[in-house]
Order: sequence, then structure tokens, then C-alpha cells
Amino acid sequence: MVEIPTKKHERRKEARPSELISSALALFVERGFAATKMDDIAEKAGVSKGTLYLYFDSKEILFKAVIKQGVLPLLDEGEKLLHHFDGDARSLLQEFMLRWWKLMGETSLGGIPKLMISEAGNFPQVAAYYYENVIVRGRNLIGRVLKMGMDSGEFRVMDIESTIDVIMAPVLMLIVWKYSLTPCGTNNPKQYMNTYFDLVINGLMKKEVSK
Amino acid sequence: MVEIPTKKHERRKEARPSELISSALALFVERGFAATKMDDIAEKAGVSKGTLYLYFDSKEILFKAVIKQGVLPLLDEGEKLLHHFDGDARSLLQEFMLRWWKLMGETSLGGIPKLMISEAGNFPQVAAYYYENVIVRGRNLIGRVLKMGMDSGEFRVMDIESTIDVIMAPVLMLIVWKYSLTPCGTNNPKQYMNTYFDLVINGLMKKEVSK
Amino acid sequence: MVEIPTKKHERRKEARPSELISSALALFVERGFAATKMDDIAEKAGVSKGTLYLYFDSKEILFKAVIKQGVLPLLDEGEKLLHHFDGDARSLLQEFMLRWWKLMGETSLGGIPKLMISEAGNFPQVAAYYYENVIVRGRNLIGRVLKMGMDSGEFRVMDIESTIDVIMAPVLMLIVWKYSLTPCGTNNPKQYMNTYFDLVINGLMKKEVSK
Amino acid sequence: MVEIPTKKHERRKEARPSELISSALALFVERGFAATKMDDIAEKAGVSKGTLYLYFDSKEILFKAVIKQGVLPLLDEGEKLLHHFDGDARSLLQEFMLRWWKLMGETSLGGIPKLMISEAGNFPQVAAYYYENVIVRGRNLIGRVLKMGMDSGEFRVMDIESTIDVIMAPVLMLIVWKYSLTPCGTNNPKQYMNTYFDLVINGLMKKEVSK
DNA sequence: AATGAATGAGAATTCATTCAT
DNA sequence: CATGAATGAATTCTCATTCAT
Repeated sequence: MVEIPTKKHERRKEARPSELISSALALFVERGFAATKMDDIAEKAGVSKGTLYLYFDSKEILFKAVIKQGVLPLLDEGEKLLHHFDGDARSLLQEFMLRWWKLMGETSLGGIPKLMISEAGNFPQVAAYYYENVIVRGRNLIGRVLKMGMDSGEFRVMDIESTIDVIMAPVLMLIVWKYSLTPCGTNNPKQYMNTYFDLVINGLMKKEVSK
Repeated sequence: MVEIPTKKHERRKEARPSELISSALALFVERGFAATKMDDIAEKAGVSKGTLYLYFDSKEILFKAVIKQGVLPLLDEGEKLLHHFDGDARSLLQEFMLRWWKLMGETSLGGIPKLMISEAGNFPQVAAYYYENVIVRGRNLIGRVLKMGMDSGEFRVMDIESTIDVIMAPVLMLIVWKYSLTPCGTNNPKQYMNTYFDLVINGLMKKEVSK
Repeated sequence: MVEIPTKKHERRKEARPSELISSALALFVERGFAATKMDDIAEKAGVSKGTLYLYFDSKEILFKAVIKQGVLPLLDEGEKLLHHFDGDARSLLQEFMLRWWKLMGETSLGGIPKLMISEAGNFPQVAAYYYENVIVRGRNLIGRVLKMGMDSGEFRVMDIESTIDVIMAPVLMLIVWKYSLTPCGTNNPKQYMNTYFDLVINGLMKKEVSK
Repeated sequence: MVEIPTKKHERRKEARPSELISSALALFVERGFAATKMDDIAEKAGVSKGTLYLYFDSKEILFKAVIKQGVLPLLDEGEKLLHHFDGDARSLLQEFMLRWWKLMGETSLGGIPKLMISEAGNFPQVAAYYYENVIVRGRNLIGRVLKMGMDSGEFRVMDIESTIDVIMAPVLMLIVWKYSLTPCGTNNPKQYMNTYFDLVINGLMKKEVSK
């Protein structure tokens, strides 16, 4: 993107696959797997259709690569955070959600969840992979924070499993929204996140005596 | 489905369209528009491919019919509820979400939102229609309940627009989930809804002195 | 067309087939065989598609019926004329062409030659039938008139077979024209026929000493 | 046709379009537009169905290309002749018709008029294009020759517009005939053209004193 | 490695024909 | 007799994939 392609063939070859994956991701997210043509992916990446097949043997393999490459950063970031943090549970949770949202919203990775939602029915194995590597691990992270907060007395004691889901839902929905119906209505993500923190964290906290 | 097709030429001009739409809805939701074959829709409906074209001139027109037919009940129900209710805002909101969830979860209508999320990119006009007729009106309903609660002092005073979105997100997510990644993880919807009510309503309420 | 269909089922049944044939002829001429739908023929005739099959077992059979019914009048008329005429060859030829043109131009029968030209490649047997029953007999008629005129010294002595063709060509062309490119350019058929008579008959006549 | 398809992927982007058009022309003329299958055109051209669509987006576009490519030579030739000629009107007219007939009869271009006659009803715009670019211009050419002859006293003074039509009709008919009913009857084109020249030119000439 | 012309299986769509009413 | 809903074979068109250059 930033590089200057002085001579066509002199470009870094190692970068190719991930460029292709980026193009594919963008189109898969926008249109879905079946409605995306290999031609279009190639064109968007600025290569010929044949080149696509040089790196990915089939459309389905390309799809899997898109998911696999997109999935890992989604988690690593979170796990990193959890290790290097030592504030209270509330701050951690908030920080966590904020980072996740930014990661999703600023990179094109946010399309991954939307894509998985759309294509889970057509690619059960990929969905299972996604489930194991993103959802389970992600829920795990949140679960640990919740537990921490409940143990410390910060949070009310609630059913953890369902609380994880309910807490994540609004952030997930915001991201899914971004890649689907955004062109229709404009919502204000920052305000949304503020309200989310206010509402959900508030609901989570032990009710204090508001003198 | 269960019927034995003894007679080839069975006439039911009246019932056909909605039968066909039902079959189409189910498959569109499961696989997406592009990945669903007209053959499969016909087969699921127990008719021949040609019959499908007797009622819908093209796959795209069928898609639009699916959305249009699915959209109306989604709203009518809600607006009905709002009129015939006179409890406090909290109960109304809770009742509202409960009904919506049941409507979505029990009928196949729940697939509509998931379908729209997946296909919005490919059918901008349909997405716009959906936005106008479902989202705007739906947000409106919730907005009125929130306002009622805030005016009466039941709810905290918060930014209404974003609160609407945050409040709806978990229910919407549950429904989308049902039609996408459910086969992977099993969540317990009832527990989820309970936690949702507990968490969100709690967050919404004025903090009381829990002496 | 003119009849008043007081009660639907009270209409003369005998007339049906030829009504259907008329509709079919009109559409076959306008669009060609393959591009004409049975639906359209039925609609034009004001009956249901099923009724068409009550009288004609298939589209091809209908096509043959159209040709057969259209072909006979084309000849009978001409042979009648030749028998009841006793003027000079020039007048007879002129009268002949005039009648033929009128017959073709005023009824929808004129479409038959255009239709045969278009479809001969797809229906060789029908073309052969047409050739035997229209072309051969028609050329025969003209040939006899020419011979008559040459024998009597009215016409120059020329090769009869090719003269037949050349003489008929302009009239045939006028008719074919009517059913194909007419919408584009407007020609004046009467003027055309006058010029035709003037030019061709003149060319046929023995050059006289124009003292 | 004669070539042995040793190599499947034979590249000739340059030559392809006109090869395909030739095949299409032949089949369209023989069978008509609707009765010609894309498969057959491809097979005749020795390529796959897909290749056809590589060059022509639809059957209709292919049809238009066939007409457009076929139309131009029909005129250019004639206009060229008119410029480089300086004999008398009679010779020019005769030369003109002879060349036209040869052009039509020897190349497959002769099919174009027959095709237009057959399909004018289904493609009014194409018919209009043909009218403007072939018929109008063609009549113009003949008209100029006629005027020349009448002005110089060679030809009788007649109505020019209708004379153009009458004069062209036999040649046009011969060509149409070639692509439709020829298999039925065999006529002798050379004899036909001789008789045509003899009859029509004779009819056109001022009657001379044949002492 | 890269290209893009060529392929052909597969999906949407049409329409002649059938048949229960 | 007449109807028109239903059928499915046939056709147009698409697009993932291949392969000669």
C-alpha cells in the first residue's frame, strides 16, 4: 500500500499472500463468500486471477486462510492485556472492551465476526475452528475478569457464563453493525461505547449506598 | 414435507406463495442468498423449479418478498404490545424484550435480522427498506418506553439513542447467534435472558439505597 | 373478431381451429417460430394455453397447420383467374400480379412467404411441401402466361424459367418487405406496383417501332 | 473445422471475435436467432461456450455484432465502385448489380439481408440501424445512377424512388432465396442474372427505333 | 512467478407440454 | 370442452479453475 512498486517483479514476494488475504477479507465481509468472485479479489489486490491460484489452491482454501489469519490477532491482543494489567476488575473490563472495540473497529479485522456469522452455515468446520479459537478463548478471558471482580466484591455475584455473553453482545453487535447496515443509519460509536460502559458496568456493580 | 405427493398437479394457488417464501427464508438464512439454489428452495417446498418462477419472476424478487413478508410481523406485534400495556416502564421493557425474543426465537422470523446483516451489502435497497420499516420503528418503540421510564423517575437519565441500541443489542445478538454459530456452542437462552434482564435493567434503574 | 361472444361457451366450435391458426400465423410471421410462445398465441386468440393443445398436439403441428391452411388460397385464386380469362397475355399477366399482390397484401396470407423464407432452414419438410404446392404451381401459372405471350408474339422470346423468377421477384419482395422492415421505411406500394408494371412489362414487350 | 485441436488452450485474442461472428452469422442465417443455440455457435467455431461469453456478453450482443460487422462491407464496396467509374449509366448499373450479387453470393454476407428480414420484428433497433446504414445508403447509390441515366437520356424518365426498389428487388430476392429455399428448387443464378439484366435494363431504356 | 485466455460444470431462467379440476 | 397450475427438459449465462505462454 505504501510501497513504491518500482519494478513490477521486484516487489517483496513474501508480502503477497497477506495482501491477497486482505483483499479477500474485505470482499468476503462486504458481499459474503459465494457472492465474491475470484476475479474481483484479484483485481482488488492488483494481480491477475492466475496469481491468486499460485498462493491458494481454491476459493475455499483462501477463505480458510482469511479466517485463520484474521483470528489470531483477535486473541493475542486480549491475552497480552490481561497479563500486563493490575488494576481493579472494573477498569480491566472496561479497558478490555475498549481495546477490543478499537482493534475491531480500526483494522479490517472486525469483519471477521460478521463474516463468520454469515458463513457459519456453509462452513461448519471453519465455524468450529473459529469457535474454539476465538469464542472459547475470548469468553475465557472475560470470564476470568468477571470472576476476579466477583471474588473481590466489586461485582455482584451472577451466573458467569451468561454474563460473559450478555456483556460481550453490545460490543460485538456494534462491530457487526459496522460491516452490515451502517450505510443506512448512522450511529455514534463513541457515545454507544460510553453508554455501554455506563449501563452494563453499572449493572454489574454491587449496588452502593448512594447516600 | 410430511405429505405424500400422490398427485403431481396439485393446485393451491392461494397457499403457494407463502409456502415458497417460508422455504426460501429458511434456506436463505441458513446459507445466504448466493449460496442458496432455486432448486433447493423448490425441493424444500415440495414443488418443481418451474413452479417457483410461476410466483416469483426471479431469485432476487423472491428474496425481496421474503424480507417484506417477514418484516411486517416483527413490528406489528411490538406496537400492539405498547398500546395495551399500562404497567411501569421496567415491566413494559422487560415484557417487550421477552415477547420480541419469543417471536423471533420460536418462529423462523428470527432469521430475518441475520439474513439482513449478511446480505445488506448486496442489496442496499432492501437494506434501506429494512432499516426504515424495522429498525427505525423498532428503535422508536424502545425509545418511548425508555423516555417513559426516565420521565417517571424509574430509570436513570441517559442518552436515549445510544441506550436504545445498547439495550437491544444483547437480544438481537442472541437471535443472530441462534441462526449462525449455535451448532458450535450451546448456550442457554433462558439463562441468558435472565442475566440480560438482571444486568441491563439493573444498570438502567436509579440506584436505590440498599440499606 | 366481429362476433359477439354472448356466452363464452356458446361460440361456434368449428371456427376455433382457424381462429387459432390466424393468431398463430400473425405471431409466427412477426417473430418467427422459435420466438413465438404458445402462451402468446393462446392469449392473442383469447383462449387458454390448454385449449391450444386441444386442437393441435404440438407447436410444430400448429406450425404445419398454419402453413397448410395459408398455402391453398394462394394458388386457388390464381388458377381460377387463368381459366376465366381471355384477354391478351400482357393484361393477363398484369391482372395476375395485381390480384396476387392484393390477396397477399390485404389478407394476412402475405406473411406465409416471409415465414417460409425465415423458417425453411428449420423445417425442410414443410419447405418442401411449400415448394411443391406453392412455388412450383405458382411458377407454372406464370410460365403458361409467358409462353402464351411469346407464342402470340406479344412478348420477346426469352428463357422462360428465369423470366418467371425475375418477374415474380419484385412482387414477392414487396410482400416480404411488408412483413419485415416496413416499420423502418415507408414505401408506397401502389406507386411501386405501377413502376413494376411499367418497367417489367415494358422490358418484356417486343420493342415496337415508335414511329 | 479442419484443424486438429491438439492444444486446449490456444490463444488468439485477435482473431477470435471475427471467427466467432462468422460462425454465428452462418447459424443465425440458417436457423434464425432464437433457434440458434450458443452451444452450437461455440462448437462451430471450435471453442467452448464460455469463450463465446468472453467476447460477447450476451446472445443479443453477439447478434448485434454480427449485423454490424456484416453491414459495413455491403456498402463500402458499392460506394467505391461509384467513384471509380466513368462509363454510361447502363454499364454502371449493370456492373453495380453484378458486383453486389457476387459480393453477396460468394461471401457469407448475403445472409445478412435474409437475417434482417427474419429478425426485424424481434430487433426493431437493429432493424433501424440496418435500414439507416444499408438500405438508405444503398438506395441512394442506385438512385444516383438512375438519375444519371435519366438526365443523360439513356433511361426513360420514371419515378425514381419506386424504380430503385423495383430494380433492386430481383437481386435481393435471389440472395434471400439462396439462404432459404434453395435446397428445394435449383435455380440457375447466372441465367437469372442474365435475364434480369435483359428484362429490367431493357425496360429501363428509352425505346429505340428498331428499324 | 505472473498472466489472462480458455474451459466446462453448475445455476438461473424459459417455455412446450401435461393434467386435475 | 376449457382452464391454468404444475412440470422439467432445454437453454442462457456465470465463474472457479486450468494451463500455455
